[in-house]
Amino acid sequence: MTNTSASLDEALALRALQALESDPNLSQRALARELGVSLGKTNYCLRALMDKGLVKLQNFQHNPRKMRYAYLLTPQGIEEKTRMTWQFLRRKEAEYEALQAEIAELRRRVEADAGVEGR
Amino acid sequence: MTNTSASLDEALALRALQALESDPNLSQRALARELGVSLGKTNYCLRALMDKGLVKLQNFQHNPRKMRYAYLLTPQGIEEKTRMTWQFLRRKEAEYEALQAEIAELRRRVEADAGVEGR
DNA sequence: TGATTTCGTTCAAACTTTGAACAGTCGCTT
DNA sequence: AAGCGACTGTTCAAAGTTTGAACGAAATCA
Repeated sequence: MTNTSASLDEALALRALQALESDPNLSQRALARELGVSLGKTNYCLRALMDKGLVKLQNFQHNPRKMRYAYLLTPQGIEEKTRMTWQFLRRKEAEYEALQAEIAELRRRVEADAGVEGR
Repeated sequence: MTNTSASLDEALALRALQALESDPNLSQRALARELGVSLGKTNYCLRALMDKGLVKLQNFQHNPRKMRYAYLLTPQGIEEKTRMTWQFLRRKEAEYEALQAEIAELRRRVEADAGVEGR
């Protein structure tokens, strides 16, 4: 609801960057599981991150006993991750205040109902 | 993501009940605007509430200078609204705590990045 | 050497949401 | 009365989104 149509889900992208930074050897399936979305969506998100140059595919040709790919954050990727983290911090703080207000409002309603209905 | 497929959006339903309780004369369009969703979805939600007996259509046949319908909460509707409000209060309090943790985590990340990157 | 597992990719199908279009009704004005 | 404009609820094709089964390639196992 917050996003502009067929574009990348920013919150998802940030979580992907965080997950990949802490473990670049995650497969798309493992990443999908961690993010709680489908394989197809994860693939789409990852592709977008690579297109933007935030993640690079490391393909060590014939490295023994290693997984096929590693999804490494580029320097830009790290920078962007930081920027997004700040942005989310700001947003979350706003949500935090909104939630406080919402909780207060819910309490008010509960009490009002109790008064009217004699609970 | 939290819902079981083609069913009713509970959060939306609660907000609809709240809005209609405070003004039963809202048209579906006005309600849609207030809820921030499309007319079609509002119609669907409203129909579900009526099917469940939480909202009743008051159709005063030829009442002069009045809008065609009023969407009145039934006693069950009011009861259900209270139940849902409690439920949401509980959920929101949990979210509140989760947000606190998330904000702390974001702060931690920001500081960690600053340390690594010399910001 | 198969057989098995895991990989990324694809894309038809399912699901969700939208809002233009339609038919009906009311209050006006002509 | 008849026409008009503004409003009503309903419908549903189209657009948007998400899913995960299916596929071929590659690594690993037996």
